[in-house]
Formats: sequence, structure tokens, C-alpha cells
Amino acid sequence: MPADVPFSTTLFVRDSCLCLHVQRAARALARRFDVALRPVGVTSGQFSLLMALNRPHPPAMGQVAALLAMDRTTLTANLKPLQRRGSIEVRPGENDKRQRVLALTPAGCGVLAAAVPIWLATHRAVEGLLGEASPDRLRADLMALS
Amino acid sequence: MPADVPFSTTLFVRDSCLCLHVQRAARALARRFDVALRPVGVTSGQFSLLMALNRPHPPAMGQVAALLAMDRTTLTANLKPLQRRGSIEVRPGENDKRQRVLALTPAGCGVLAAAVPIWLATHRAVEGLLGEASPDRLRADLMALS
DNA sequence: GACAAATTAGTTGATGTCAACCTAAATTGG
DNA sequence: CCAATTTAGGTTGACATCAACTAATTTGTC
Repeated sequence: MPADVPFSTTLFVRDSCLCLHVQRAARALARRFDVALRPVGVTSGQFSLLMALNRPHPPAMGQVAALLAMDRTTLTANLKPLQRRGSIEVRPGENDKRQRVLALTPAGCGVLAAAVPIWLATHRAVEGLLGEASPDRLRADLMALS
Repeated sequence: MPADVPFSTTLFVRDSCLCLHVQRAARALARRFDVALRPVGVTSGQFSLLMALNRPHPPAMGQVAALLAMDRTTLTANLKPLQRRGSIEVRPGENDKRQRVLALTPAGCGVLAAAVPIWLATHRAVEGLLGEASPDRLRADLMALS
């Protein structure tokens, strides 16, 4: 017979579970940025992905997946809509033919440029939610978890 | 014509975006708890959901969705696998017939009881990742964001 | 009581997330 | 030089997430 889990245990887990707290914050923040970025036609995740590709030397998939702490197959799925809309280009690697090199197209660069001011304003508002808490401290804590 | 986004801007956004940092931490933590909880056959999200239902008076969907900072329709989708496996029961509300009241079954309670020790051990390990940082402080910061 | 407005939840379609399994290319060891 | 291993990525299936739209119920007002 499975023993019941005491309600006090439930309250303890609900109040202290970092996994739950982080998931909740992740959902709330994603929603907020999704709404703000809708005028330029990207989600918060797509914005982060496009931004990750804006660099002098186009990266391969593995590097990007590691940077975003994302499964490689998730990245594959996330690339599809961006590729379909012509925001990014996928090319085989030159030195290593196993690799897929990911590059922004000019159109993708334009989307990114339009999104940056929106990101700035939204991010300022989000940091405001923290009150006197330091965003740097929070970032450091989150970094330690991933 | 879309101006290029300077690489320095990319680095600034990547380093400071709380949305990205929270998403990364969320993915990493979910993976970690998913792996740990696999022996009892639930994911981290399902664990949080089952735990949210372990209370004296079975709640309606809206309350649970708000507690988890989750869209109502997401909750509907998340209930399906748990319902199929007989971990939870969905009944129409008695006072308000629009409501769907969510309750743990004895089987679901058993799953939850088996998961609690795993959660305890995993959570202790995760708090260890924070080093000298205070889990309470981090929780308070995350709470402010959602 | 009748009826408009607000509340509660479901459905559909697009996308995000990962594990398990698979292929191909590069690297390493003998 | 070649076989075993490692590495980079894809495919499939299950589940998670939300917006937009719809249906049923309750509530507030007259």
C-alpha cells in the first residue's frame, strides 16, 4: 500500500523546488518576450537562436546547442521555421563534412536588428521586476545551475 | 536597409539576457530531474503537477495553472498522459459545472510517494551547485519574475 | 426571469523539448 | 593502412507550450 504523501511535504516541495521555480519563471519570461517580439515575427527562443548565430564565423550546430544548453535534436527542430522563412542558411562544413554550419541571411539580420530595441525595452522592464535584487547575482546563480 | 547588428551587441545580449539564462537553467534542470525520476516513470513537469494536486481539497484547473504559471491549455495537454496511466482523475465540479476538478488516484499517490526521496536527493545535489549562493535568495528572485 | 458580460475549460495548429536509435565522417590504435 | 572508436548530425515518437477560436456556465443588472 502506498503511503500518502503528507500535505506538509507537498508544501515544502512546492515552496523549495528550484526546478519548479525556474520552470515557472521560464514560462512567464518566455510569454512576456514572445508578446513583445510578436511585431517582428519571432519568439523569444527564436530571438536567442538568431542572436547566437550573429558572429564573425558561422558556428556549427554542436556549438550552438551547447551555448543554449539545448539538445541537438531540439536545435534541429528550431532551425526549421527559421530556415523556411529565409532567416538562416544551413551549409555543410568546409573542413569537417559532418558539420552543418549555421549562418544568418541578410533577411535574418534585418529581423534581428528590428528585435534588438524591443529586447532592450523588455529587458529593462524585467530587470525592474527584481526590485533591489541584482540581475548580475541572479545571472550568476542561474549560470551555476546549467 | 537593415543595418548589421554589431557583434558587441550580440555579446551583450547573450551575456545579460535573463530570458536566455532562465531558459537554459530550466532546460538543464528539467533534464537532470527527468533522468533522476525516470525509475518511477514521471518527468520533472509531471512530478510538479502531481505534487500540486496532493492537497486536502482537489483543485480546479485554473488554480493549478496559475500555481504553475502555465497556460490553461498546456495544463489540459499535460493531464492527458497522467490520466491515461491512471495517476489522476478528472471530475466535473460540484458547485460550478464549468470546472474540472483534478484529484490524485491512489496509484498517483503511490507514484508521488516513490518520487519524493528521489526529489530530495536530486534537489540537495542541485543546491550544492549553487556553492555559497543562497537558494532562498535565488527562489525569491525567480518569484519576482513570475 | 431575461440577457449581456465575465468566467472556465476544450480544440486545433504551430512550435519547442527530449530520448532512443540511426548514418556518415573523422580520429585513433595497432 | 585499416578496424574500432569517437564525433556530428538526422529521424521518429512522445510529450510540452501557447495563441486563437469555440462552447458551456455563472453572474450581474434590469
